[in-house]
Amino acid sequence: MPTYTLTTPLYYVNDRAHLGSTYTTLACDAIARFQRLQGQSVCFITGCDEHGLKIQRTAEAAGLLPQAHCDVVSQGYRDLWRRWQISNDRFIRTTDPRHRQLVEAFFARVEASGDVVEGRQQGWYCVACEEFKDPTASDPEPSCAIHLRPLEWRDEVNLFFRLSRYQQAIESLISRPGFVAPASRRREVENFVAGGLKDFSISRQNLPWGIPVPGHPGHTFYVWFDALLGYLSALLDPSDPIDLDLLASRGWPARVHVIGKDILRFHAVFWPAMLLSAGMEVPGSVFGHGFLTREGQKMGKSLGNVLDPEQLLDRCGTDAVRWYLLRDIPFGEDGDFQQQRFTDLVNNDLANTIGNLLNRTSSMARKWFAGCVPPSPDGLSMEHPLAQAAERAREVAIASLEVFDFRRGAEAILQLAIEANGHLNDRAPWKLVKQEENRDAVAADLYAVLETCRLVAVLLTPLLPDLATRMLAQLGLEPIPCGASGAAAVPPPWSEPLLWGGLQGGSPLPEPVPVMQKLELESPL
RNA sequence: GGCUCGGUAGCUCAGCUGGUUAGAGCGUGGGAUUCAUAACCCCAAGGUCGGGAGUUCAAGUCUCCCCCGAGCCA
Repeated sequence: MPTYTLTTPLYYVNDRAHLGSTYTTLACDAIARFQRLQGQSVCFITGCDEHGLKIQRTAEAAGLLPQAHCDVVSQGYRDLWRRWQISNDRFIRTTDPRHRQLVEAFFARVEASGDVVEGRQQGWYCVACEEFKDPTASDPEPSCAIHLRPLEWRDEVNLFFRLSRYQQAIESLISRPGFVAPASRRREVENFVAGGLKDFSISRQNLPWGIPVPGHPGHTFYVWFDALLGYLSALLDPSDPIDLDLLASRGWPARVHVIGKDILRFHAVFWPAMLLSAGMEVPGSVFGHGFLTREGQKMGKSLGNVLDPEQLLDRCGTDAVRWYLLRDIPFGEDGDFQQQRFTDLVNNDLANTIGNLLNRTSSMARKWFAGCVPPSPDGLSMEHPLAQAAERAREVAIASLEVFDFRRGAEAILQLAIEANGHLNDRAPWKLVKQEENRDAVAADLYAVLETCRLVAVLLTPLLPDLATRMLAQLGLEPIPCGASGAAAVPPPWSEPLLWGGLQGGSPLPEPVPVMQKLELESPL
């Protein structure tokens, strides 16, 4: 069975993680967990991109050696992802010595294909972008439009990758349905490619903090060339030799690179061409998601309105943020983080609709059935309206998660909980229970709702692993494993736990404790 | 300045190839209920679809121009 490989971008260690990288990573985590539950062997890759002049200068400014700086920042990412319960299987750093060997091997192939040529490049250079710019000639002091910083004049001979040779190949690649996703992003790439692909430089001179280009003294690899290759380095087992041919059996090609829409071009155009040049397979698709604003405004240091993921986690917890981002923002579109809406949705959906459903049902069952799950009715019926509702929710949730439509998936699961609440109100077991002859009916009702709660928890597992675990514990059940699988073990698929009737009648129910606290944010985030 | 994408109820969004009184959730107001985390359930009020012009028997849904937001490029 082919491995389902997916990646986040390798985050640049110039700064700490921000909400955007957290968003990407959370989404990937949901995909990875979902695919594991579907029985796939998954390799979920994230990591850090650590080379380049900008890093070197940032480190110098902090009085650190570049490597020391990278160690600190990349460890910060690792720690943060662990706290967010990110289930990445690999964490690659581009300063890993093995990565350097892989870059060398890859470059050798590209060079052997005749795709590396020398070219002179002179012009104004933005260190922050690590790119040559084309400022208006009249400007006496050219500056970068993005970073608003002065440009530096460079005149150097660099190595170029002959991207122009891949015009045809890239055109046919991006015309492949689904390669650029969502579809609304495709035209942008098409136009860029249609404009004619130009060779791009893959090396810099006088850049100590980078990987030296073999056979070309004085040259180091351009950060993007080196960073993209991290996706390959990450796939090799630590005990593997550095052998590009091995990658096909280690999970290459990736099924999807999940990225922010700003770096679509690198992933959908440059990267596939590099791979083709090296005689390797191209990724299955490149998904460019949208950007987050905050209360309608762009987040940025200048506005002082950045949301720090660390703080968000401390104050609100992983479930709340995961739910809000995945449930409310259509993945692929831009989204706006609004505190009021965030708390409204979390409190309503998670605490009131889902949490309270479990709480009220468990408490009735315990009260009237000796602290246990009521006996399941004899002919455990798939005709039961909640069994049917669960079936629908399962189908929609799975179909949605398969195509990264977290929003639709989350809504389907929520809908199931709403139907269970409605069922309780219709049946009113608290009235029925007053007549002894209704005992079986009450048992059947409560069993069905508890079973629905179980299924809500199971379906929630890829999105909110933590809440799902607490819910299952409340039902006296073990969590459904879907974390990083390590070397070999693929967890059992969730098809079994998703069957109606999994809850054992007569099994003890722990004392109910609210599984989801309401958010009560005194002050703005 | 060029290229993409978006601008639908207070808020987040659905509205396929143009066709009955434009939908959902949240928020708001009212009702019902007591098993439960003042929770759950039911009902209601709210939009003429960014602005303008046009095509059409008919436009939120097509064309053009303008305005606003996000990203890329310059």
